[in-house]
Amino acid sequence: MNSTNGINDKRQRILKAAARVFSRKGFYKSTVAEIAKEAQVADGTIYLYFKNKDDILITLFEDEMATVIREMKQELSGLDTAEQKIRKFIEKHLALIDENRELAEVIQIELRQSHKFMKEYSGTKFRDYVNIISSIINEGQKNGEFNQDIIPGIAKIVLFGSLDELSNYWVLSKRKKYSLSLCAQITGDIFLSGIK
Amino acid sequence: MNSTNGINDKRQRILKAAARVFSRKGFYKSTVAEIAKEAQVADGTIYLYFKNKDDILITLFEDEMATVIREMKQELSGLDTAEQKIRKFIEKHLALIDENRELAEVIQIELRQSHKFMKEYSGTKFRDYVNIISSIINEGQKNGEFNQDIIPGIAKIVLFGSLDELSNYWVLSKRKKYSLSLCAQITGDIFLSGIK
Amino acid sequence: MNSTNGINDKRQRILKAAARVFSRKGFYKSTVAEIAKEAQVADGTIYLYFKNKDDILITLFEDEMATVIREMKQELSGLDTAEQKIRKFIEKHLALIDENRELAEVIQIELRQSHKFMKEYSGTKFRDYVNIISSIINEGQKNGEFNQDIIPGIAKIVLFGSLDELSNYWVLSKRKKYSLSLCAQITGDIFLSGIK
Amino acid sequence: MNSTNGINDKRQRILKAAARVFSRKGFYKSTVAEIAKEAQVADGTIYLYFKNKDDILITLFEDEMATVIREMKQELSGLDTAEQKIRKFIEKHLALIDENRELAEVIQIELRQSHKFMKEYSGTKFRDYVNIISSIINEGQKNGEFNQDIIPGIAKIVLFGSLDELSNYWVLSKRKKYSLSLCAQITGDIFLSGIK
DNA sequence: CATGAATGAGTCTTCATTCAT
DNA sequence: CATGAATGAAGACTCATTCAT
Repeated sequence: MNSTNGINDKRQRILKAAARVFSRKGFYKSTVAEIAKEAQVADGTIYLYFKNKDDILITLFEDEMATVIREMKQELSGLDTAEQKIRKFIEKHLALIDENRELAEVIQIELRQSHKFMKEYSGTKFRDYVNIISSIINEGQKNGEFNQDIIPGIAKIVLFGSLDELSNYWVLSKRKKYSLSLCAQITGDIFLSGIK
Repeated sequence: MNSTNGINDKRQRILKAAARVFSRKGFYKSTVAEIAKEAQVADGTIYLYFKNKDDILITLFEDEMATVIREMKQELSGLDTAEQKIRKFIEKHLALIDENRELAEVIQIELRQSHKFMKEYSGTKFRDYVNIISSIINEGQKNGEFNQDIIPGIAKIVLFGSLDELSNYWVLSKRKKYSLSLCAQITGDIFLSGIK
Repeated sequence: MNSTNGINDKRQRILKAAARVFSRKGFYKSTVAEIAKEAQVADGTIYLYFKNKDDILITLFEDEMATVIREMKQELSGLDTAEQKIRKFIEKHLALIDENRELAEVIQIELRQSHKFMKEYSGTKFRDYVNIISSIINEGQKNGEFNQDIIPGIAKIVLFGSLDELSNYWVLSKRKKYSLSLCAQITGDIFLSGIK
Repeated sequence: MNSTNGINDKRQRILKAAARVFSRKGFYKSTVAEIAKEAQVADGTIYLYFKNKDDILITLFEDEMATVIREMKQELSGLDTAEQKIRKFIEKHLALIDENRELAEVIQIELRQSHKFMKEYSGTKFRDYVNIISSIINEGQKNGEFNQDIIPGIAKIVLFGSLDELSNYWVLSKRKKYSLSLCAQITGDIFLSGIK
């Protein structure tokens, strides 16, 4: 009827609705009934597409990470130096957060609730994403751009942590004192001077 | 009988128990009954010391932050240069995480569950802590140690983010590939080269 | 299967069960679980039909009053004199109490427990019922049947109080010394001689 | 110290406090702790004077009824005719309600909550009080003042019900349209014309 | 007599999940 | 595929009562 892309119509509607609801009330305080209502779907319908409530959150995360990783790799593919790639990574990460507030909020905050996630979820997708950083650093060390003493496995945590905290700041602060591009600039400056 | 320090005996026992239980099962999956049992106290007794379940988490956080801020300031007070202070801050932060795993886990993970916390809690204590970093940077800019172009308000987020992510890594990874002192060293190297 | 009138089946079953349970143990000592069990319904089901425990009591009262008012007005409609109407009101009121003991007990006793009811509940339905009396008296004063000095607003309280106390007596006494029809007769005699 | 009548000081303070609290929040919603606080007494102290929470309500009622019965009998003793006595009973009953609002509220409303009271409590004191009415009627029938056909056992319920409902009206209505003395007058007129 | 900290049984209510239609 | 009424397990919280001091 009013569906053009057929099969995944409902599934997508549920995911979008879940992102909105989770971002509004948090994972634990959100109810499946509320997500169903927001998606204009019956409560039971959700269980035709997702195993359980946790599964919605996991899917939300994995779908998003897949998109982000794909887009990020594409952005980086055209660049020559490792420095350019690091700068682009920083810019793009923060831009993605900005473009999709609701989802970002969910990932920044709610995702960390589920013990499954932080303690049990192996998080391949997440690791893949963060490993983009270490592979750039590796590349930079091989071609002499970056200091050989830096351990990529640690440096990736250092940079990702900075970006994540900036994202948090961006998502949670009501009045943002600094623009995202300024944040990107300075973070790039600090990190790159630091590892060169 | 079995009480030596009197008044705050029960309150402390409940807090310790809560830290253990929260760290084991997460905030939402922990029950008040379980905390009570772990503290060897009746369920109702908890409500003599805390307003509700949320209040236990908040108190856990605030108590710990107060201690951490106090200790941190003392550690820093004897040092001369801003660089030394930054290095000490990094070392001490990671060391504190290491010394008190359970509490760290709670603060790293569970605290972020409560929407109250991340979205509504004004978090003076937390801000105070992070602001220690920006005041060191300020100091370093005044005496010429650090680059004047760096904006302390952003740099503090950058460094805190790195430390926080390292802490997360430290708390969550089962097999830690890098020692804490190595992490501290490299983080200090990167950040300080970055802002000098 | 075992449902013949469909939609309101459960709702009615819950109300009937509540009347039984309340009449047995009183409102405060009755538990929602017990009502559910008596209605052969899951605990949670009750909350699909009623906002909370108080709401069950309120509904019980309002539903009953609506029925009573309807029946009473119908009974009175065919009568000519105000005196006949007063006598019929008295008879019918006591008869209704007698016909539905459980509900009467709830309304006589349990209803008065909820402060909401006696102090805050505006009680339109209840007022409507009692006002039937004053309008009959008014009518009787207009056509010269009753004494003009009687204030209908007070007289209605006087008569309703008598009937209510008789109902109480009827509901609570184990051994009833006087028949309902005798009570109705004498009450009518006293009240009518009194206002003529 | 600040006690002049010794022994019953605390007991009285608790009873007064209970009357205030019950009248404010109702019996079931009042807590023993709140009564203790209002009486400026420790929670446990209450159990030195009363068996349990129910016992406070019962005592409140019985103490008050004893006083009321004593006062009522004294008022009536000087009067000659049964008619005068009925009128005095009506006036005094309503006046007592008016003089002690809080207690009246408790007795009018809260007392009826406890199933013990309405269904199990034998209520000697209460019966004694209501029987004052029937004995006056008896007396009036013997000396020819009242109609022999009236059954005192029913008439007492009729009059007491009227008075009780008027009391209720008086206690619960915010804006009282009719003065107590007018109510007393009309009630007396109706009842007395009715039984003469 | 008085205290008030401690107890723990008891209850309402929520909500993820199922399943008959 | 879709529905949404029904389920019932689970948990936060209250409060009358006790008892060591």
